[in-house]
Amino acid sequence: MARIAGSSGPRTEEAIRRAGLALIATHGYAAMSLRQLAAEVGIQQGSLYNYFRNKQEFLFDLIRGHMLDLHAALDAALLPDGSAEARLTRFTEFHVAYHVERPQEVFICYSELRSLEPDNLAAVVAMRRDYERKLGDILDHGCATGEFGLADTRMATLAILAMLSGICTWYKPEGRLSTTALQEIFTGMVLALARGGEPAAAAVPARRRGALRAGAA
Amino acid sequence: MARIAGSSGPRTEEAIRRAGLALIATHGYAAMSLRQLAAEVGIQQGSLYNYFRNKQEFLFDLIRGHMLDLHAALDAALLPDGSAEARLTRFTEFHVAYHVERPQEVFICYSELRSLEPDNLAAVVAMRRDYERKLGDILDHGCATGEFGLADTRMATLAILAMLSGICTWYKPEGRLSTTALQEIFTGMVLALARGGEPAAAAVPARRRGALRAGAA
DNA sequence: GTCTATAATACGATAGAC
DNA sequence: GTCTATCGTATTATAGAC
Repeated sequence: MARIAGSSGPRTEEAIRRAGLALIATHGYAAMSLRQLAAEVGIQQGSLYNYFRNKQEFLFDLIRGHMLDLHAALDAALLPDGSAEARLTRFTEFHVAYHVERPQEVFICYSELRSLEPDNLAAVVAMRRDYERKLGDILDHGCATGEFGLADTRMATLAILAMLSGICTWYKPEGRLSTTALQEIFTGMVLALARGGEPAAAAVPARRRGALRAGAA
Repeated sequence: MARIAGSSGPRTEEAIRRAGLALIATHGYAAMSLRQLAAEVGIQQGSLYNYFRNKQEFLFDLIRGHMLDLHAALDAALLPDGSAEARLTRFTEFHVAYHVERPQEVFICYSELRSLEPDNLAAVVAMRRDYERKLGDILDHGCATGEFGLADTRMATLAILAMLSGICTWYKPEGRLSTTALQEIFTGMVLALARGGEPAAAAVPARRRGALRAGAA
């Protein structure tokens, strides 16, 4: 918000990045004006164009940069082999810690895909697919060895990622639970989910669709 | 997109609602212009103001209306008593079916809370809390009876809701799985998660935080 | 690299005729 | 209830001085 006049370069770039992350995470890309962003950094709106060619490029750089970080960090953290349970545990611990450390970046990577122009979107979606694949491989492996009992590994992949990514929507550093506690709790839930159990079918009388709306069908 | 000139009232209202849902779900509230909305309906932009006082009121009506529907439908679907497993099964089946039937509404209720002005947001958040409470009660009950083995029912509530709500981000009617199949798969995963299992701790050597970033700490 | 100034356009919202 | 027309403002992006 404050600024020593006439200054900087890399410092300004980092300040823009941080302010942009916060503004987009809070209000959304479309709702963030460049005047607002510039004011947050402490420069004039036109000066932003020394750091990107247009607003869309700024968003894409943020998202793409974060996806690259995420992939590199995941690859460094994952166990190359071992039991499926051990690999899934490591995946979950990584995911929780990463979401806790960088909730804004993670959130934007989900919520602002809609704001990317087609070419940019395609690039990000491809990276996202790779990421899902890494979890899917662990689940497939566990089902093959009998460690896991999943009815549908693709659905389990999406379910686990949604569950873990949800963290960045409610996590606050000052909250009740430490990162380690969150890792234990979520690892427990993810492993239980993956291990499965007796099929739940017929645990309750079949009534799969009726009474869905209050009044209508 | 087309329109018989000079016409309607309730028909226009419903058309605006439907077009607004689709536009907001696709592009987001801030990115949707009223000119765009009017064009989709086939009227002029100024005519929209016969149906709401301003853009914010339109969003709030959409979200609030849907939350009321959701609550009424859930109350009609839930089992008032029975085993925790049966109640959780019913909750999950309901949630899946509802997300499959009305993915746009559900999605907006999550993604556009940020676009609500403070008073409107407070009203919606209160309704959301009630909803979470209903799942939380089932989980608490199951833990008390020993049916479930959850380390933290609040985290489990958020995890299960995130997992189920994720459906509306990828579901397509023409997809591989029927609603019934999705209900069975997700019921199985949610029940397995709730039942828990032996604590997962120490399933893998402790390494909860190291090597999170690719290069840095 | 930052500033001021501004172009060109789009926005939400209103007024008044029909 | 819908239209046309427009007000006042905000937007992204550019040009040129320092």
